[in-house]
Amino acid sequence: MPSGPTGRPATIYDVAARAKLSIATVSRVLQGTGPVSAKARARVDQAAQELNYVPLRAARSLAVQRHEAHGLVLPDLAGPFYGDLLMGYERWAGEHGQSVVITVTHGNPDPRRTVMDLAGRVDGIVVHGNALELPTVQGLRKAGVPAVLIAHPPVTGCDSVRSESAASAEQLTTRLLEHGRRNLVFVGDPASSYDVSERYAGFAKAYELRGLQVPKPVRVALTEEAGRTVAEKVLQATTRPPRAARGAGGEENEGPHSRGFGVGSVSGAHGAGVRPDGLVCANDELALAAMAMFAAQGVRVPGDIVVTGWDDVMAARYVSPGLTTVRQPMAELGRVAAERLHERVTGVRTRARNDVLATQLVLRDSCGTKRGMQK
Amino acid sequence: MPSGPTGRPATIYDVAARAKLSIATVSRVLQGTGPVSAKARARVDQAAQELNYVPLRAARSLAVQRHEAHGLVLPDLAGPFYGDLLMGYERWAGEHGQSVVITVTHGNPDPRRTVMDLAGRVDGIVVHGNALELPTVQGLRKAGVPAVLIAHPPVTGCDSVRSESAASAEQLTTRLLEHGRRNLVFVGDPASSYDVSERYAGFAKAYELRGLQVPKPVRVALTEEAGRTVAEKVLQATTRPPRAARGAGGEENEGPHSRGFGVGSVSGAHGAGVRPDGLVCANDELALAAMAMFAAQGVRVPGDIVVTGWDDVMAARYVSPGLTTVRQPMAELGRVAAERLHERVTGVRTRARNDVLATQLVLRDSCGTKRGMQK
DNA sequence: ATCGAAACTGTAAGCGCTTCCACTCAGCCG
DNA sequence: CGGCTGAGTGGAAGCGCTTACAGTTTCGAT
Repeated sequence: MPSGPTGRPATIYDVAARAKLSIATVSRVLQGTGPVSAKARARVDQAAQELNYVPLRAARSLAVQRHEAHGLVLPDLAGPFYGDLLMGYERWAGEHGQSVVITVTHGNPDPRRTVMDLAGRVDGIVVHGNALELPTVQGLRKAGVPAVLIAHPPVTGCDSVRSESAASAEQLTTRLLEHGRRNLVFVGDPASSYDVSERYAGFAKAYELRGLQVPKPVRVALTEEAGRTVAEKVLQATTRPPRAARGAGGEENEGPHSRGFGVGSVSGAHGAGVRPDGLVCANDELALAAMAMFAAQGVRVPGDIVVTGWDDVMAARYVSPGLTTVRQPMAELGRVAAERLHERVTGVRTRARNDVLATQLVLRDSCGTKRGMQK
Repeated sequence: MPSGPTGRPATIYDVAARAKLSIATVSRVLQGTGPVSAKARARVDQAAQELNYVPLRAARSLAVQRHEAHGLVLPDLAGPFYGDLLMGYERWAGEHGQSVVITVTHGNPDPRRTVMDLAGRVDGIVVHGNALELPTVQGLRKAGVPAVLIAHPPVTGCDSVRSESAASAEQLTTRLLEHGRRNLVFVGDPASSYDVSERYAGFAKAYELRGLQVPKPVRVALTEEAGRTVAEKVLQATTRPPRAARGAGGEENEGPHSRGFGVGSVSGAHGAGVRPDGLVCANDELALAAMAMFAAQGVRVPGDIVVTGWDDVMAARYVSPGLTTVRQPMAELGRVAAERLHERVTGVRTRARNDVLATQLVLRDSCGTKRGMQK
């Protein structure tokens, strides 16, 4: 049930006619630009009201040569992180009069096309590192579209925002090593994202600094399924469980998993047969799934093996033992990205900028070092 | 580093000039409309490529009188639900060439303004029931903007999509009653959203059908904090804990909570002093927080008290005991909403439609009825 | 009373794209 | 071989808005 006199949505002409003024004045009233008499203002407001007038943004965009909108390209929306990121982004954008158009690439058959299309309707684009291939990002730049990257190594001409990973991972790993753990295993494929590679780098550095041989990472996807698989392999990596009876919970059929992640050996740096005494997981899903498997098999955490995650999802504080993890400032990441992009769009800054936001180590019981000496 | 010859982004004129063709032909090639010779096609493609041409959507929208975009208005993005919903939505939209512009109302000082602005840049809007006041939604309709509602009672002229709540809640409650629980408490304010009111309605119906007096709901927000507060009140509602020592875990200071949710009595339908033997929580946050509090105080779940939630968040399957809950098809909700809106926008359907999607009861240990007879 | 400035308002030219319509040619039938 | 297709192309008119510029008032000051 549209409004205008013709049955179609009202335009600025309809409003002008009804207010007996020119469209220029109507525009001035509605945008608050230029001088207008109180009387004109009142007439326009009333006419607009009566006609349920909603300005067509496309026409304005065309005229002012700006969309007043940001594009946001994410790989996915599962899990709480992206939600929080989007939340932080949207909030900043809303406060600054920018709309946000979102696109998810996971499962998209032709992300490049989608993103280029997106580029035609926004003033700039924020891309999460896991969402797009580098060439596509460069394509954006060539098309003159400002771009900022989240969780991606700096690219010339683009700003970037990420959260600190390496130092936190090193700190966490060092802590475990100093509490006597020696056969730690890093779970998660460093090649899966920049963040994960940084986490592994920090993990490795902790080993190197103490003159220990750096264990190879267990290259699996960052999923619960992989977490279970890895936990199973860990259980098999040793002659027998240390205490609780293995068969207690039944064989716990593998089901459709175990498609082989190329996990091979998960026995740390010391060869097969030595059971890992800690899992440094690349995210909480892996860690939680592994812990659940351990619990089902009677392996105690942190007694027999310690486990850490990354992200601090809600479940991390409700499981028992609580999961030690690292919290990223996701909302802040979104906020900063929005701000950087806007700076680029408005041109108040032209030099590239690469922000690194601090993360926070969240100690809970799963790492076995919560209490006691810290170093 | 924009492209066009002038330093500004290339336009269709630049492409036409370079291809030595008219803009009409360029448009036909790029949109795949109308007859074009292979030669022309090739020339245009190459010119566009060389110029990094990205069509300006605003101009197209203005010309074709359509945005090819949907607006999505959500109250929030915290928690996994909205992420899944958005995911399902975006996916459908992407597959059908629609962009999605998202807006979050929580914390927005003037949602009405924001939404009307949004209305100017999309073909239709999907609104989550908790996100907007009814008058605002009706304002959309008056402005001629197709609208579909999620988790909201039907409004004339709008489509709606929601997930079934009452029957599941009744089924769940009946189950608890048939396993001998009598002092169940519904936790969560039915006034906070349509969904919650439906859940309480189902809860009440289960009582009514058995001729029992229906307990009043405990009207609290659907937050972890409220869950803790309610659990504390429950613990105080009886003379002493049934088994485990009450003081074992210390008094567990109330901290900054307990601002008084108007909780009053939480002792079920049977007056003060009778300890509730079950908490039917309106969402998982409440349930998880309550369970954590119970665990800290040595009250056993499900032995001393059963607890159920709603939503099946990830934590629900990792806590111990597992949380019995109800799963909503969030992604499907998003998908269906997108489809309904599109039908409205394209006009293939004009009759209002109200979809109700099935939910799924997820039985875990927290309700104490997982095994054993079902009826 | 007269003039100039200030305050307001209207006219009209775009913004970049789609699409109707008219036009030009080949090809081909009669 | 004239005329009739119809494929291919170009010209030009918008789509609804903003905004430079010009025009019209309205005043206060002279």
